[in-house]
Amino acid sequence: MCFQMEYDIKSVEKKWQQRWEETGVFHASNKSEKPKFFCLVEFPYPSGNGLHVGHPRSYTALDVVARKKRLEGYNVLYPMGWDAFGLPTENFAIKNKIHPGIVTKNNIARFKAQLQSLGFSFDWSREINTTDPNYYKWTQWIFLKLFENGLAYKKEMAVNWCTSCKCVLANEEVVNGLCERCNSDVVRKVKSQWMLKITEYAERLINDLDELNFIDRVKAQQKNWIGRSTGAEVDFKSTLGDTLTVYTTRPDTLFGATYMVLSPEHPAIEKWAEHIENMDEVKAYQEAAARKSDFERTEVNKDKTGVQLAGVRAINPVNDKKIPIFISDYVLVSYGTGAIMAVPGHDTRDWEFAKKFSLPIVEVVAGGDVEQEPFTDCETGVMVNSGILTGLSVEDAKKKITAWLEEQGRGKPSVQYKLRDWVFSRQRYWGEPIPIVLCPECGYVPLPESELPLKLPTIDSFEPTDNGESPLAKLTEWVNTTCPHCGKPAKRETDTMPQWAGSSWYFLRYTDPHNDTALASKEALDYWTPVDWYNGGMEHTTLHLLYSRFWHKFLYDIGVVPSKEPYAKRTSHGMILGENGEKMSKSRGNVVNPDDIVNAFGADTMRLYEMFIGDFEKSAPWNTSSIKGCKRFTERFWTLNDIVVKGDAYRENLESAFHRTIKKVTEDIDNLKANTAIAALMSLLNDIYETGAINRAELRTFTILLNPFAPHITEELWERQGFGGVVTSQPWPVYSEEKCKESTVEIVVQINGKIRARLTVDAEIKAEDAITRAKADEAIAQAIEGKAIVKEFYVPGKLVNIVIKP
RNA sequence: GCGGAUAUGGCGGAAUUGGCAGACGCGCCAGAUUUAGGAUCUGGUGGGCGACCCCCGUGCAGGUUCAACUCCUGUUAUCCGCACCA
Repeated sequence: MCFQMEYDIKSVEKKWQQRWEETGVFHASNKSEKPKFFCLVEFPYPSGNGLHVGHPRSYTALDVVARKKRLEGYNVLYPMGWDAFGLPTENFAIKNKIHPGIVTKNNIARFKAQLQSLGFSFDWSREINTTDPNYYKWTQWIFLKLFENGLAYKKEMAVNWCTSCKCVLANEEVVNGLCERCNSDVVRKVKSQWMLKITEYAERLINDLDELNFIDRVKAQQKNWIGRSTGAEVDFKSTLGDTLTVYTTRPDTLFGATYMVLSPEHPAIEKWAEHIENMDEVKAYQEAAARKSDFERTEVNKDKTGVQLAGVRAINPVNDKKIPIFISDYVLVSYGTGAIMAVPGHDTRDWEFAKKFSLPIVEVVAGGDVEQEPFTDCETGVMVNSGILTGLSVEDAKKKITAWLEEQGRGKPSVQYKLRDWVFSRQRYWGEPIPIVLCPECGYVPLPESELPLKLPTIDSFEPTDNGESPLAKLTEWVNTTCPHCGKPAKRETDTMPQWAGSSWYFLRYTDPHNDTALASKEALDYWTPVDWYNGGMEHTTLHLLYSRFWHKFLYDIGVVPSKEPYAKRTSHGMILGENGEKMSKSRGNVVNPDDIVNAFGADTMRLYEMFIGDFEKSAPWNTSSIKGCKRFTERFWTLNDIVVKGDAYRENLESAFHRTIKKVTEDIDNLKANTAIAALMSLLNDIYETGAINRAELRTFTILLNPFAPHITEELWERQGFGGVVTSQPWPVYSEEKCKESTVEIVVQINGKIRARLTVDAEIKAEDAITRAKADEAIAQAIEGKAIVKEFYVPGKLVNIVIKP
């Protein structure tokens, strides 16, 4: 009754939020007798739009976990920070002529206020910010270590160039040939770029997934992205006497190779220039291919094009046949050796190409009709027309021919990955400066560690340039420096790091955020890492999540971190969609602002609804009218104040329900099933109201169980009831398996699997007694009268099934 | 094409090992209270009938089983990731 008069949501929630901060209850200690638990959510990019209701889904879910783990006696680290370098801020700064540093500061203030209004138990004393020089000092330090270990290198290469951001993109940032961020065209541009050798870790990034508790779709997606394939490299001699190596996953089909295809960028073409009779035509094709954007190149994937290199042929090592060599853009320079042997009988692309250019198709695996369509099945086919391989299965043929090639010195087994090295330079202002100096004498020279952080200079105009240079290049004074090695005049690197740099190691900094002599102390890292539970969006699976695993493995290799992998467990939340079931976005006009929800319903209700909305891993449409259910639940909880009676043990009629609810809530939180945990609490509350009262023991338990979801109202009730202390420092309730059982249960009685009666029986009833009771039931007795009973089943506590002949 | 998922009332969603389909909530209906509206409370709510009996019902078609949302085979639709990766 009179809920509003007694419980003023705004002031109560504010009161507890302030008290938590003042008393530092959520500050984690780096030394503790308790077991540690490091609980992590992806730190946000503080955009100008503020949070929308999607952000708190992840934060609330792990806040519930963190709060429950504390009640269970763990020393919990649940930190938050800001991933603040990046383009949107820079673009906003350009447009509004405000320095990005100021924009960032304002955005962070807004985000922080929003997060605090939701009552998350973050340890704000460990707040980090990737744009803080004390932070990016260590981002730069890691880069220097990568450089020192040969994993950062500069290379002239064709890169993805976003025409609107005027900036290079990593492969991971290009979606359907368009810029992931602004959807503008991405074209190829040859530029000198800093690269990180993530490919060196490809094998370990795949293999070590096996030991991790990551949800399967994350593992699958990473494996897919790294794209390991096994096959063989085969050396073909050319008629000019040199060797061309191809990569194939089907060495078994070598006898069916009737031509060869090089990518248009293959270096052999230059080498053979004077021998190629149709060099003009070849050049024209190369130029046309180079002009195509990635998007065009994949879009036209139906129609195969190409040009034969006149005047040179390749020799098939197994049968010495001279076969034509083509160039075609269906062969990629960056995969394998940039050259393939074409087996039109058994590869779809080669078949299309052969049909178009009227090239011979030879069947070497029996099982299909290669004139009609390529036969690509590896399971059932038998080798034909294949010399020493004839009669073997595909699997055996692969082994035999690979061994033969090795013996002959004409090939070897080979493993290839789709993963490419990570393009690490960005021609923009708002990022970490790359701490490298280019000296005409000494080449690329790293800054000494003592000169870190290399601060981002203050600058008036941070607009991107059209010539592909970073805005920093205009700062002559800053650019011109001396070589740390020889002391002569030299120039600084003017590109900055990509947005993904700061987030590739941020979780480590939380363990010791104010350390100024190391990225974190060894003790802190030993104590806290790896992260016990990391939740984040699927969209980061092949970006941040992969990059940070790579950096972590590197840091492990050089002895900085104690664990091979950064995250022991990874889960992922589904998106919150707009009310219309579409993705929430400004342009669709369906964005819900959490501030409005907190204002109208309070943080506790907001949190409950975020968790109750549905299966955590699936996307779910927001529905403001459904929030009422959660609102009513908090009100009904508060109204328990009016019906409290004395009692220091669960009443008999509710004891079992309490034990079952404790079990359910405990297990569901661990399994990210907050929706059913809340449903169980609602159910128990309904049961309590049916009895017309709640005693103090019951109210204590209920309040603690609800606390992780609705921390403010539970603390307030606890205080008003004078239970002593705060809920946050209570022990989590315990249940006993024994007491979860009810003494009597309702079972159903089936005849041939159809329900015909219901009985209430003793929970411990024996099978034969249950069946006897069932048969004694009037309806059942009638149904089985005069029928032959074939079989009888009793499933304890569930049902009796009597099978009769009809 | 490859990889991953999903399909259950009007809606969001439950169903731990094959064992009562639809928990919990929204919405809706009826009643109470209220000057009215709103709010709150009580009861009802998968379909075939208003009630009984009974029948039907978890994308579709088969199968296994005493028993199938759950297992198997096939199939359709939707979503996500990758994609000329040899």
